[in-house]
Amino acid sequence: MPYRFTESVPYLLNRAGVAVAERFTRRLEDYDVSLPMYRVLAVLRQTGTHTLGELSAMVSVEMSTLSRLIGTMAKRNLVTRDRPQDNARIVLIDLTDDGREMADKLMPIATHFEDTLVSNLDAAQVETLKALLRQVNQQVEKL
Amino acid sequence: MPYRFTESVPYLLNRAGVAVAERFTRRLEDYDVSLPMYRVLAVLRQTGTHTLGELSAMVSVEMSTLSRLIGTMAKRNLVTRDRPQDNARIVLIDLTDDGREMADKLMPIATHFEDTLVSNLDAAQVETLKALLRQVNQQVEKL
DNA sequence: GCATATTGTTTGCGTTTGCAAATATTTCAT
DNA sequence: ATGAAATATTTGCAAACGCAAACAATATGC
Repeated sequence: MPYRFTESVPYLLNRAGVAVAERFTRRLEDYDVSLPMYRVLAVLRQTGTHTLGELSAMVSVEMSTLSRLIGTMAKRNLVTRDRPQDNARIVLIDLTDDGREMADKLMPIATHFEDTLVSNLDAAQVETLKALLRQVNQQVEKL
Repeated sequence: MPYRFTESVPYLLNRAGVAVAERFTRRLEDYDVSLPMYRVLAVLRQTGTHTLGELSAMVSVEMSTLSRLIGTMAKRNLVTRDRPQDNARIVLIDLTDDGREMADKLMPIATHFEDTLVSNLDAAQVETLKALLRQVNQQVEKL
């Protein structure tokens, strides 16, 4: 079988990713939250305090970009950045109460997206999809 | 089961997509070709002439961004833009010989990525993954 | 304990991006 | 045939981005 770009895994991933991101971004407009901001809120809500580096890896946002993003999120009182005195080179980022409130408010949108995206699949298929995506992710290391 | 952001379909899609894109971008550096440029080359190589709008939809790049990108690609003699006299509001974009040559040169990278990404899956799993990604893509309309 | 390497974050800077408005052409209704 | 609506592309502009360099703190080897 010949290689067809539009059926390649990178193409399909990008296509789906961009399409979902566009729609999600539009839905977030009412809340004055960008998609990367939402991702930060969602990760912190799920797993608590993280350093900038950890957060960067988890949300797939370049560290320099994230540094600035966290800056504006801190100004908006969505997150705090703390330099612990026992290790003053790291920055610990955490949700403020406002941040948590915002994250909670956005959850219904997220669950609606999740539900809709897989609404034509059965539970087993959904698990298969996610397992395969995780495997693709692992393979990335080998590139 | 509670909603876990880091296991959601949008998160997994984005994570995989960004990771693959980063690596691909690095691999393209030697050729002075950006990832969006590569995508344009690959689509044109696979399916021939397209209008800007069609191309925009196929490569998931915003039209205004693509307009400028095609501009620089034309300057670099990778593509041509033609306004047909029978319909002067569209722009038909096509590969030049240089563009095709470049596209051909990049194909081995693309196939290497494809092969590596799915190298731990069997043929049936690969088809399942792609079918599921296409289904997710379809569901996006319903968001 | 001191210089050096390593780790973690921020900043400078040019490029890319996306939205909205402007522009151009074609289509449609009357 | 003419004006209004629809379609297709480009441009202005401000925000976001990524790389590389700068900066800061901790860890390591001697």
